[in-house]
Amino acid sequence: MTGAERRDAHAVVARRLAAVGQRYTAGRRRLIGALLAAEKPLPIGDLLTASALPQSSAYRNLAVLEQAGAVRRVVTDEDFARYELAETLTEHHHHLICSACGRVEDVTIPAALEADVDRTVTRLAKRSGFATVAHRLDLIGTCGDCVAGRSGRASSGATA
Amino acid sequence: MTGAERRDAHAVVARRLAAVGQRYTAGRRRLIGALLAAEKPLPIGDLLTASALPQSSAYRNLAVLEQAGAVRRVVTDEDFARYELAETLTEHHHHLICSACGRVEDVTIPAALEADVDRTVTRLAKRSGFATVAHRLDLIGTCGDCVAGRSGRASSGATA
DNA sequence: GCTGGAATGAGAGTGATTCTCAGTCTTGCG
DNA sequence: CGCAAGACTGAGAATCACTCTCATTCCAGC
Repeated sequence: MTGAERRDAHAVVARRLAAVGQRYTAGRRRLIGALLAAEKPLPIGDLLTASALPQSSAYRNLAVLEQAGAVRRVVTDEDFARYELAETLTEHHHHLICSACGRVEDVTIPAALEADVDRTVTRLAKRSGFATVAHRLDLIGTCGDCVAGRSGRASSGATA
Repeated sequence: MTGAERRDAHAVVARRLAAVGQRYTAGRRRLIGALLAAEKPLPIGDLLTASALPQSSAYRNLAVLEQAGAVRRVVTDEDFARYELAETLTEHHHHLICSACGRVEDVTIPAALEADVDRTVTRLAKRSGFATVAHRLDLIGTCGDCVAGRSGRASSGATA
C-alpha cells in the first residue's frame, strides 16, 4: 500500500469517525496504521503489540472503529477474532484460511465470477425474504507450511 | 427429512464413530437427532435443551462427533457456535445469516455457479501454495422480521 | 460375573471479550 | 485565557462460552 493510499485511508477514517461523533485519536490511528500495513486480518494479539494500547482500550477502540465502518471484525475457527480494514477502505476480497495453523491471507477472485456470485446471492436472499445481502466467501485449506509439517500456530502469518 | 434418511444418517454416524473407536451412545444419538430435525445450524443452547445432556457432555460429544466427521461446527458473528450435520450427511449448502438477529438458514446455490466457484477457488488456492480447499460461502443480510422491526435475537429462527 | 477402557456429569478452570469507574484530555464557548 | 461538557483512557473486575479434571458408571468381550 502506497503512502498516498495510506494518507487517504486515514482521512476517510477520520471522516467516518466524525460522522458518528467520535475523534480520531492517536491510539485509533495506530490501530488503523497497523491494519494498513498488514494487508490481512490481524489477531488482537498483534494489534495490541502494534498499537501499544492497553487491552481494554484496544477492544473499545476497535468496537468504535467497527461501528464507524472503518474496520471489520473477522471470525475464524480460532478462539479469538481478527480485524481488518473495512472493504470500503480497501477492496472487496476473500480469505484463504489455513485450518491447521490458522493463518489467514487475502485473495481476490475474478470480477466475472464475483459478479455471478453476487447476482445469485441477491436472488436467493430475496427469495428467502432477506433484504440487502453481502457475501462472505472463505477458502479453507492447508497452507504449504502445514502440509510440509512445519506448522506452529503462529499468531500472524510468518511467510507474509 | 424422511424417516428413511434419518435412519440412514444414524447408520452412517455409527459407522464413522466406530471408525475412530467411539460408540454411538444415547446422548450422541439425541444430538444427531436434533440436528437432523433442525435442518439448519443449531446453537449450543438449543442442543442442550433438545438433547437433555449436561453442558460438559454435550460439548464433549459434539467434539467427538466433529472429529468423526458427523457434525460441523459453524461460527458466525455471535458469541457462541452453532452445529450442523456434516455435509457428507446432508448436501453441500451455504448459509443465509441475519446480521441483526443472528438467525441462520440453509440455502443451496445453482450447481453451475457452485462448480465455477469451486474451480476458481481451487486455482487460487494452488497459486498461494495451499493444498486442498473447501469453500464457505455465507450470505449476510437482514431477515424480513428484522427489517420489519420485530427483531429479538431469538436463539433459533422462529419463523422457520 | 469380571475387567478395562469408553463415557458420563458435576464442577473448577481458562481465556477472550466486555463492563465499570475514576481520572485525563479536547473542544467549543464565553 | 479559563472553564464546563463530554469524549477518551486504562486498570481491574466481571462475564460467558468453552474446556478440563476426576471420580463414578456403563458396556463389550472374555
